[in-house]
Amino acid sequence: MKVPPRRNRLPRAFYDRDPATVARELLGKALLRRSDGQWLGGLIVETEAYLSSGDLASHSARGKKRSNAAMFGPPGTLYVYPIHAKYCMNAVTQAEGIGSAVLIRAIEPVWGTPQMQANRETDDLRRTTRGPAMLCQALRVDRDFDAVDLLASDEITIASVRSEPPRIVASKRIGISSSADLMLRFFADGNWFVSGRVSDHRSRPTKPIPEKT
DNA sequence: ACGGGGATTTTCT
DNA sequence: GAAAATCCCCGTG
Repeated sequence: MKVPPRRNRLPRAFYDRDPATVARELLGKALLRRSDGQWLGGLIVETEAYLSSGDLASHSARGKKRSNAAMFGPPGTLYVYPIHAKYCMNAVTQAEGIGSAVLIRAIEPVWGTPQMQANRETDDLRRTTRGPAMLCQALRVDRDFDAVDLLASDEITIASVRSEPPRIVASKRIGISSSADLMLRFFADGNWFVSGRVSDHRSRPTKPIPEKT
């Protein structure tokens, strides 16, 4: 699969909608990172929405702080936060001043896979981008990427690509204790690179056949 | 200044 | 399954 051209970048309006809708529609899109002159990335297979109100699990729930300020930025902003000495990345949704975002939890590796594995120091393809902190490590995304504009950056963006539309399953979000029953996690059913419990899937995750290049 | 907890991952049993 | 690793952030004193 070819790296999508710059014109395929998702427009601002894509992100300027409610986070649950954006989370669903991000599935199957290409997350791209330009690192040391090489494209890294793959297709988004798992996301979670975090709402601006009525969602105690959202980092925005207790107001705007220095650490979460990017989450209140314009739609299409990247919000990167640290957790347990690693990082997770979100795409900010809705208008500037509204604290909502979509956590990108997993991608199916497509571009620069050997380099992503090297970044993760693993030979196990399934443990390269399966989980939000693994993903950031594979793509070398850290706090420097907080508040970066996904529409303007030359180092990271999200683009549309010709691919099979995934069958989408919704579930409860992973690893939170407040507002835990909201069905705001979305993933490509049966995809090998989705994190969490296999029993959430409707069809058994199957190992993909590596694409010829 | 101090300390508890976190949208996680790894490694052990 | 469970616990440790590990660091940043924020509320409290």
